[in-house]
Amino acid sequence: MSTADDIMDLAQDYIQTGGYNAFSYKDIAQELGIKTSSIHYHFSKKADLGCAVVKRYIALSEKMMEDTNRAELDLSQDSFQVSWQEFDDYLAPFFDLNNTGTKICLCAALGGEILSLPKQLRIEVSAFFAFHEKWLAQLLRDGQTSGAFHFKDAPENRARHIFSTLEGALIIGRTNKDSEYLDSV
Amino acid sequence: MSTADDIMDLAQDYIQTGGYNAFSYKDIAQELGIKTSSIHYHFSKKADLGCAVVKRYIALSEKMMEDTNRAELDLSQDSFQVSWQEFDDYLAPFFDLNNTGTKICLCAALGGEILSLPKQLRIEVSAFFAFHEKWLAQLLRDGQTSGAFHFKDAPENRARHIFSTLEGALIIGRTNKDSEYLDSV
DNA sequence: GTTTATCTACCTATCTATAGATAGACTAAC
DNA sequence: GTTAGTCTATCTATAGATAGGTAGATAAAC
Repeated sequence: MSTADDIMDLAQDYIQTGGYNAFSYKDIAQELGIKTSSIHYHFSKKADLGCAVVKRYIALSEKMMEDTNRAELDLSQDSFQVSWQEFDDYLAPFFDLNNTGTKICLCAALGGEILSLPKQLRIEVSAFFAFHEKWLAQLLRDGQTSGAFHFKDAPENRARHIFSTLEGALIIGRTNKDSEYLDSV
Repeated sequence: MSTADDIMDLAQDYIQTGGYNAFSYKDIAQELGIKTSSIHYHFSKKADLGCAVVKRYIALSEKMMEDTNRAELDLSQDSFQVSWQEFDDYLAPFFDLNNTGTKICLCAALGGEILSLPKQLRIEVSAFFAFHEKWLAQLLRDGQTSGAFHFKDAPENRARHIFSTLEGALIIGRTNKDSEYLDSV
């Protein structure tokens, strides 16, 4: 792992626990045993670091979703099971976050303070949300056609609903030290 | 209105738009045309100001909910209508926030950065969430007995679900400049 | 009813700590 | 001998906080 990766790892950690405005280059430098100027070498501005972290996070999300889609093609199970399997796979990372007890979704943390963030960062966060909703809506639509899912409203609305609930539940669950998360879905 | 109230108003505004860590005494002082030391006179520490704002917010929430309950007793309508009226009244402030396009629930903003907040503030935020969930669960339970609401799971879980969705939707809706909010509920 | 004391709300001035950022030197690797 | 990665040193701006002072209102004492 390169130093740049180490820096991003820590930055992401800090954002997910305390938000973007609550950590400094000094925090990261101390933890890595380097100087703040070394961080500036890799990420000349804090906003650049923030952006890099979010982009990497989105890329990871995309990759995981691609893998999920691939599984759909590989398996020769009935479509009912496949749809539910996909859905569970989608939820898994949220449950993982919930289990940490300290972290929430990176973009939920940033979304909570969005208007105080540098513009370039806002755009990334917005893109993340839009991407998730679109992807989840597609999953629901497929599941609906395959007969696995039953719901009345439009897949887009249902996707927004589910996604909002996930992000909200992570925040509230962490604050109240509660795994209410499982129940509400 | 006293200066202390003006300070709290602005602080609340800043927190709801950009979070706790993104505003300073200087921001407020400039906007009010006073000096930062004057703010320290009213709220000696920033954490004190934050706490005062949250406490006031909770008190306002409680008051609004009491009023809602009173309406229930006053009216001689059938219980079906009353329950839905109560529920709509509960939702109204969230819709108002959503319509600002810039603000989210005070406690959702703080919840997003909870682990970077002073301890005294964390406790208040946690209390806020707990109070809302409890209140909403009671409303749902009453509506269930009166026959107005139909749902399978426990009222507590349903309350958590709804509350999480509301908080999450505000965050995502603001980031994406979208009133998806209406749809998802 | 004037003096004395106290209180409120603000001010000036100052402090210490930290933020993010930059310039330029050093060193090891290729 | 050029490049990558880190360092030292330093800068400017801002944070939150404190000490001490002042003007004006209120009130009690004599």
